[in-house]
Amino acid sequence: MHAYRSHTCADLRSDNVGDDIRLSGWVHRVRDHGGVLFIDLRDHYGMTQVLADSDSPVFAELEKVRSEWVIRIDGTVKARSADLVNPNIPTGEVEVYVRGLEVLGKSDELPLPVFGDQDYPEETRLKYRFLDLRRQSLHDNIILRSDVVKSIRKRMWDIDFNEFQTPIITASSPEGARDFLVPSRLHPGKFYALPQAPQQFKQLIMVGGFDKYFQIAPCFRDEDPRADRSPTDFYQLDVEMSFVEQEDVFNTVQPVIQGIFEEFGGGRKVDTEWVKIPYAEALEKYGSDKPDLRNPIIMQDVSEHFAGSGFAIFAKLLEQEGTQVRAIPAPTGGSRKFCDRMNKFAQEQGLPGMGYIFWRDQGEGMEAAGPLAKNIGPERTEAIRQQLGLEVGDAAFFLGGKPEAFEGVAGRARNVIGTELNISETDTFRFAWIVDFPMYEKTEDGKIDFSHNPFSMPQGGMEALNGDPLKALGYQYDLACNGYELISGAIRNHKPEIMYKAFEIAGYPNSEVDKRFGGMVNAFKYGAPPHGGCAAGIDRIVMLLADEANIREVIMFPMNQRAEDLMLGGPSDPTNEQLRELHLRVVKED
RNA sequence: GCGGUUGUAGCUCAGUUGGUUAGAGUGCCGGCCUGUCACGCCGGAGGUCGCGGGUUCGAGCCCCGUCAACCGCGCCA
Repeated sequence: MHAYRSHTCADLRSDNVGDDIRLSGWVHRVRDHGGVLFIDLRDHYGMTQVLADSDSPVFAELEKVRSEWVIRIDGTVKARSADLVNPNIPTGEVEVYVRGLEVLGKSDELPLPVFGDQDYPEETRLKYRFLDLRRQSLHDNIILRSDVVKSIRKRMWDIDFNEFQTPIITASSPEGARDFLVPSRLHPGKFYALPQAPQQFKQLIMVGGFDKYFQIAPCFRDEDPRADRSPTDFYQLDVEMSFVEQEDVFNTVQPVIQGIFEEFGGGRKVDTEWVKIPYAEALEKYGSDKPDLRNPIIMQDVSEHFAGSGFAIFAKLLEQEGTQVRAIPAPTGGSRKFCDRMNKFAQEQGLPGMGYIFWRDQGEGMEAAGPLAKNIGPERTEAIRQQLGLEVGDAAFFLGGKPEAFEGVAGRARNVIGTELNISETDTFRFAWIVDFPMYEKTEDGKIDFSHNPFSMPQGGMEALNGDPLKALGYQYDLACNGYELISGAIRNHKPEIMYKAFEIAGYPNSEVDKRFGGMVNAFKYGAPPHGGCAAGIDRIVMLLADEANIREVIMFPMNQRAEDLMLGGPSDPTNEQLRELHLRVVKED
């Protein structure tokens, strides 16, 4: 007999009755009745009830085992009588009468019970991640992740993509997020960096003459975390293709992603028509470049109704260049209580507030209520109602100023309104390609900087860069799903002269481009194919499929909110020896 | 860096207007129990109320400061 098991804890059925078997696993739950003792024995595969009574040679020993001890038992499979079958577990028709016992691993008192599905503080869960991983929900999430990755690989291989590995220790690439630096022992004072993404490598793979590349790639960025953003590292399905246009990338990627959501979505509806929304339109209608399209609310420009109106704040505002008043319609939101709550939300988000109008009927026909309605008068109020298509019981909120100043809050307010009013779809995955991202944006100090990926090809090529750079769009796209950015990608700029020009506009002379991206730009001088691709966030995809709001629920060993590994204790102090070898000295802050 | 929420037993939580010895469930320890599957019953141990200061006759509760966790903003080519 095998040293540890003849079956797993999910194997035994009524066919096995009478068999002498061996099981190993964790003690999930003990029920001690004095004369008879039941244990639910658990392993990765499932659960089996084992029992002993005072006739068993190991009864006394078995009475001593506690939750989460690892034990091996020998015993005989017995059928349960009809009234004792447990229909909740697949092995519920049988149980194992224990004759032999070996304790393989004892457990101290648990800081985190494995049994049950109660919530526990994340600090405890992260410190004892190995216990948390034993629990059903996290265990299931991690298996889901494995299955998703397996399916992604299969789907990519099936359409003739090759999977290549790229370096993990590499050169710092100064654009973008903060790098994690790795000191070089052989080169005193110099540093490697962990790749924020295999961006330059995958482009060089195309220049290297390979045609279709993908990789499940770890990415390292030293940025502050969010609920949907893992600090330190995360994984992307990294994809790059040669001789393609934007539409080719979409047509390649959609079946893969859609297929994954259909395969693992658990019956939730999956969009098959992926709309394309220009970046500017996304911001105008949804206040976000990653709109949640399950939410039916579409914001509209209502400036004309406030220009020269009796509501002085907006009227005056609209006299300034580049300002606008935008409405967020809120169907069924027509109560003062709700409107006040949303107004408070806007204030908490740092705006002066959000004006509102709501329409009610107190027995004398439709009436517009709220401070704004009084100020602008019935005609303008009615015109707004008609433009927004609202009825009695509905409301609308208004934000004024420069769009870039209020759009963020407007987008978040749209989400909150959709959720609170329960008008957003559930059990659906809604996708949209956000296209036509601008190449550049104005920074706070008035300079022009890349608004997104500096490597994307400007629409219109060199000609576009000779005009107003702030009007130049890139072949740069994101995939938004249910309010999350799932994919980001671009058709790349493979022409050195356009590359130099693009960087020149952002204030980088040729010499600087050569210094920072010399490796890649140099490669483009030796016959670079037109190419493009994208990268999909694996963690976020699994998070959506697992219906989790927090990305740490789908990562095996995540960092906490301060990028600390509570289980193994990172980051930690280096030894003097390590520092000496690396030619480093730590400067203590006061 | 900034804002919000939270912090009471190993764990999950309650704790009223500031008032005697801070409670419950669960886990742990001991006892009883031969059909449970969230087993049941009896008993016991277990507390720096995050930390520091203040107000008060008296603080888990009020005030100030501070630390930590999470959520958000900034940040995220």
